[in-house]
Amino acid sequence: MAEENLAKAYDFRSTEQRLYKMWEEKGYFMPSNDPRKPGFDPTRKPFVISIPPPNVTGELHLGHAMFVSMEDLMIRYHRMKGIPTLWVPGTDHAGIATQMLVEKELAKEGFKRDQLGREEFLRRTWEWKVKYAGRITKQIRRLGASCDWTRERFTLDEGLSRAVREAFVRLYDKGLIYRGPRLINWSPLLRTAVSDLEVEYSEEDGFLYYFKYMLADDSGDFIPVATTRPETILGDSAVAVHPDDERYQKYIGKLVEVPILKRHIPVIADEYVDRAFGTGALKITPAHDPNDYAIGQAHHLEMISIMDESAHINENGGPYAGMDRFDCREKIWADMRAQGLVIKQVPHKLNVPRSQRGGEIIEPMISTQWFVKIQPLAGKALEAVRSGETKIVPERFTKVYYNWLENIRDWCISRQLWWGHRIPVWYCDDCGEMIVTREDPTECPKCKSSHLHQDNDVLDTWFSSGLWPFSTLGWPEETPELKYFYPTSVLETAADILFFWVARMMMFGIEFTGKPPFHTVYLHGLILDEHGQKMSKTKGNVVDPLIVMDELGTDALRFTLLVGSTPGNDTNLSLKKVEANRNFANKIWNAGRFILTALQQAPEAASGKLEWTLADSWIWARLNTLIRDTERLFTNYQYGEAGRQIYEFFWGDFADWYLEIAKVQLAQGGDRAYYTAQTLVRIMDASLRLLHPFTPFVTEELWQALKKAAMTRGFSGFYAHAPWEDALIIAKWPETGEPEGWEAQKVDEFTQIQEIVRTIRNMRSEKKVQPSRKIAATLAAGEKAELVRGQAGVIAALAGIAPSALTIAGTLTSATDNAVSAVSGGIEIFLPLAGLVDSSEEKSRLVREFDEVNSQIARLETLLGSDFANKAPAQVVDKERQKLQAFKETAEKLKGQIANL
RNA sequence: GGGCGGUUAGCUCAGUUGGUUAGAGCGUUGCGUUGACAUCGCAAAGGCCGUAGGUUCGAGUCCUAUACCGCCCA
Repeated sequence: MAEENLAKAYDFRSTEQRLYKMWEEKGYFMPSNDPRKPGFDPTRKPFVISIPPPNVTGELHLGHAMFVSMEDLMIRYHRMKGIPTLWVPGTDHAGIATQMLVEKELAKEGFKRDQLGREEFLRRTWEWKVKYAGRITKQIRRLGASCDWTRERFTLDEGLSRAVREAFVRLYDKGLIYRGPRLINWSPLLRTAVSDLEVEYSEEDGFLYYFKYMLADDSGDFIPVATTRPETILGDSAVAVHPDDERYQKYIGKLVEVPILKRHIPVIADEYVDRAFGTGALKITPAHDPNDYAIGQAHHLEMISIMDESAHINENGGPYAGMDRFDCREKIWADMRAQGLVIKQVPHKLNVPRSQRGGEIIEPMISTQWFVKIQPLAGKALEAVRSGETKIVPERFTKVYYNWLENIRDWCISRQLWWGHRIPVWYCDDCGEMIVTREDPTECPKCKSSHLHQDNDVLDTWFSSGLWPFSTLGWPEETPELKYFYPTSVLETAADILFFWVARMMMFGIEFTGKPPFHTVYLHGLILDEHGQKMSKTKGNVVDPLIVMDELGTDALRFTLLVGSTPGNDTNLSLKKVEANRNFANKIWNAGRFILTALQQAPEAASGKLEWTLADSWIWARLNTLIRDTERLFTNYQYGEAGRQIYEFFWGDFADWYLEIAKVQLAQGGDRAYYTAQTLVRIMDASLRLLHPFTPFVTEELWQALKKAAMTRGFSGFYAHAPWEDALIIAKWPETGEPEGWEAQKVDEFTQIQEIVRTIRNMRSEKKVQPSRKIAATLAAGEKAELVRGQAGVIAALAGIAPSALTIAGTLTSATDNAVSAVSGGIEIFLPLAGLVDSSEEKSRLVREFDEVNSQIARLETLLGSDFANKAPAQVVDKERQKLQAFKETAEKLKGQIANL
């Protein structure tokens, strides 16, 4: 795009897709050092991220926008540093979610998956997957994600499926996978087991039901018992009391009679029982409650399952067989009331287990499932973080990680679904042999029968996700990619899936490759609405990132997410902020436009020797400080703070001040104009480089234009002696050495000039002087006269003073009548505003100022007279002394000005 | 019950080796547009940094307690 064609405002719509295509086609997303390509250097350490795979049929939400922005930032930064960089993209088959969607679709056609059969159902699900698979990846591209799409993977593709099977068989062979009946969380809606993590507990209103457990000896005596779920009475196998409970000690060892069913069950003693809760006597239903299950095991109680897959009462429920569990709750309570067994019913807050997925109430049930014996894996995963081999950012999450892994229970990995990795286990129909193999068997190794059938279940999706960092690189094959790119570098994801995913990758990574899969885990928080509320469709406060990008641009969204967040903390997002950052993108754009025109006007070359102005030195010093600070902040994962500082530099220093001064310097023509143009290009170039990981599109677009214009005119960029790179995305990241010694003084001097300008602007504003009106000014600068004189042009231009009417003196020889006066940093400023000066008003203003300064003097004198002067570092004390000195000078001068009125 | 985070300007948030007059964006008020930008500029108002103690020459920042809000685990 030619510079004269740059639109007046940044048009992201015409830019984003074009640039993304260009980057991808040029191969910039691929690692610069690739084991599959000639010239590969295995000694160069790469930077690698595996994407948190989104649901293959999902749609983009702000969580995705967040991780993509964050990871792309990391990737672009490392790429610009010249580090071989790989970001592996891909998607997850999301077993339950996807299957639910397809079943819903089937329901519209009026049938269920069982009517279709497994094969046909899977065929349709694959169709569905193919239809929607591109959607999410396309949306991720829109965010500017510079991942290597040539390496895109899907958890159900061939290679990854092989990895899953390999992992399963290895764990099985090691004795770390077993199958058996256990108490698990059952979703009656989905008719599958779910893991502990997939259950959420919600506090809901319910009742505590008190009733009589009659002794079986016909004595008429009873033990009062309370329960929240009367229907589970049908599955009771004991009543437990605390061994020390004097109320019930006499019943221990006796039998009681289950209401309605009249079964006889024992009264047992267990210290688990809370004497203060309910009646202090607990009914035990080992097959339908996790705590009761543990007690049941300890006391070898019978496990009586009373529900079927749909949570209807089964044949063990006697008269209630076939009833829904909640209908049964009502009915059995009514029946018990009729039999005089009911004591009372009081309102009670329940902790109801609900499915994280569908929200239905989860029933604890005994079911035969596959489990991973987790202790040995968890131990190593703990050790890797304890030893520092893997670091979690922010650090406080390490405690959460420890706590979870230290108390972890075996992981139920089988799901009664069809969409997923089918468990690689076969059973011989003839001899019952169980066969666990990497390849599909054709005959039973024991009896040679060919009548085999595969286990019906599939694996939990997280089982395959746990292998993701290495399965995507070719594991179990020892591929060149695996050798070079594994372990990966940073795992960046949302804090709420620390357990689901991160911990499982740690366990599997160490188990299967011997190494933790990444050296750093970076966690970001949730994206909430602008008032800190969780976004939800029912609340109607959902922000759709696609719409935001359509309306305000990708860069604006990215910058908002990146700069608005701190590690691990939730982020409140408001469109106002995105809008403000859209404005920032436009600001960058227009600063760029100005520089391009400046370039056209500047001379082709310098004739004399190089001489920098104060402003030149100042902006350069500021830039170098910024580069150092950015580097430090990036190293500490303080991306948001880095972004804020770059923003402030660009807008507050470069655009607000340097650009305005550059106009003056350019107007001077000659070498001054030449060097100013050169400085503009260098600072702009460096700024675009620093901003690129945050706002890739506007920076690349502008950089291309800047480069073209600069090259045409023979100007160099930030790296004076290096050629301009082909694209900003692969341009070298700004680096700078330590300060050279001159910086502090230049910055200090420039700050004084800024103060003078601000003071004059302030005075003008107070006196309501039209901004366009050029006025006169007299400055009495004392020993700073030379500095101020050198900056007369700058002051005049920025403060709206007519250059010919700007007088700069050491000390004032004659009083200035009819002038508004002020003191800034020991420099006296007089604006002769005839007709606008009201001397009594002026006087009271100056007196107010004088009082303020005096109170500062008093404060500092007290401070310097205290222990502070002895104990604080000399540098700090000195700084305060200088301040005091400045205030004293100011006070002196204000006094004079007041006297003059 | 245990743990974690938050509490700073009207709103949303920064403020990571403690340095002495606390910052931004948005909003508010006033002024302003012949060339980088009204998606803008200039200026202003607005905060005893939840509360109470403590450490220190010095605390928004460190320690203890406490209140309220949110999250996680059991």
